Amino acid sequence: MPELPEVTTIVTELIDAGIVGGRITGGTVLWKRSIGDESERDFLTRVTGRTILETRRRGKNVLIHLSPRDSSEISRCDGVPRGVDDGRHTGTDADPATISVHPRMSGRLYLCSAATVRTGYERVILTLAGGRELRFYDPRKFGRFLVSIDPDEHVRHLGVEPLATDFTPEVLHEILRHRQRRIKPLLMDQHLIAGLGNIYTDEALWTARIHPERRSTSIDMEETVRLRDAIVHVLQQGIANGGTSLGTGKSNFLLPEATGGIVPNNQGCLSVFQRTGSPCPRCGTVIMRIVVAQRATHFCPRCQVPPIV
DNA sequence: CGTCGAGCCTGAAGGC
DNA sequence: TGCCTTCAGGCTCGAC
Repeated sequence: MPELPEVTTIVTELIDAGIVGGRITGGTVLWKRSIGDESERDFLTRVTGRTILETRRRGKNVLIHLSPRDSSEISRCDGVPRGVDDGRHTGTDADPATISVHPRMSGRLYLCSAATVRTGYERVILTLAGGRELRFYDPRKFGRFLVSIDPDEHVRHLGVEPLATDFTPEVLHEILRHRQRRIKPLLMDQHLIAGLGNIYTDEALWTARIHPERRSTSIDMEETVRLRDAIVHVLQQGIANGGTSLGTGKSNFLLPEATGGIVPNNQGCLSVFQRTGSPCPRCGTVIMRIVVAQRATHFCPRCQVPPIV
């Protein structure tokens, strides 16, 4: 399931495949819910005729920044506002636009020739000039492929970027000391820290030797430093390995072979996640699985001492 | 404020 | 072998 390292992998693939500079000439929406509340017609109108300027990651989102509409198209439409859609300003042809893609459980993006055979799991396809297509592949249909005029509209609520230089122990300490929550759901709260999901949260807590049910206020400065370092370490390792792929199915962050791309290889580096019953790599104690905030949670009962309730 | 449960989906895994 | 049930998982919303 895509978390920060997997989304970084998606962005790297798109850039390597030459997405920047691509001009969108049209598209197809194969699963309506993937584009949210917007109609297919409005959605395609808003992206067509624009050029991809930049692709980057923010939290677990892929952001694709688009140019204003081509000058030839602007002269045709005269830069007139397209009006207000359900009370929302939809922008003009002269405005830039941004596509934000949230992969949720199983979403991925890939760039390919229009001739590449489809898998049946594509939900949105944008056609690019020169016979290429940008495809949103999402077997579980949970992901979202949204367009907005405001480049921050879909990422404004996100908290600190854990790999940015401003994610210091002091910043993490401030996040922890002001709430009375269990540490695991707090770390996964995208409003506070952007990009951690179930896998990397379990791995970071194990690395820092902190039990997932500890109250955030009980974590002292020494542990906070360990936790910050652990978060950065597991994310960087995940990125270096091209992300994590689990299982053999359609939701394992693997693309069909024909699409090429980076093969994720971080699964061999996991210490506790989905290793219930296996020995802890540090002390040999059997890894346990519990449910915390409705999430499967894996930890070492010896390295990660439970809180005294 | 924090927690919990439902809903969105479908492939995989387990039961029989 | 094959049918049927259950489960996982990010995020949002509503209830308490």
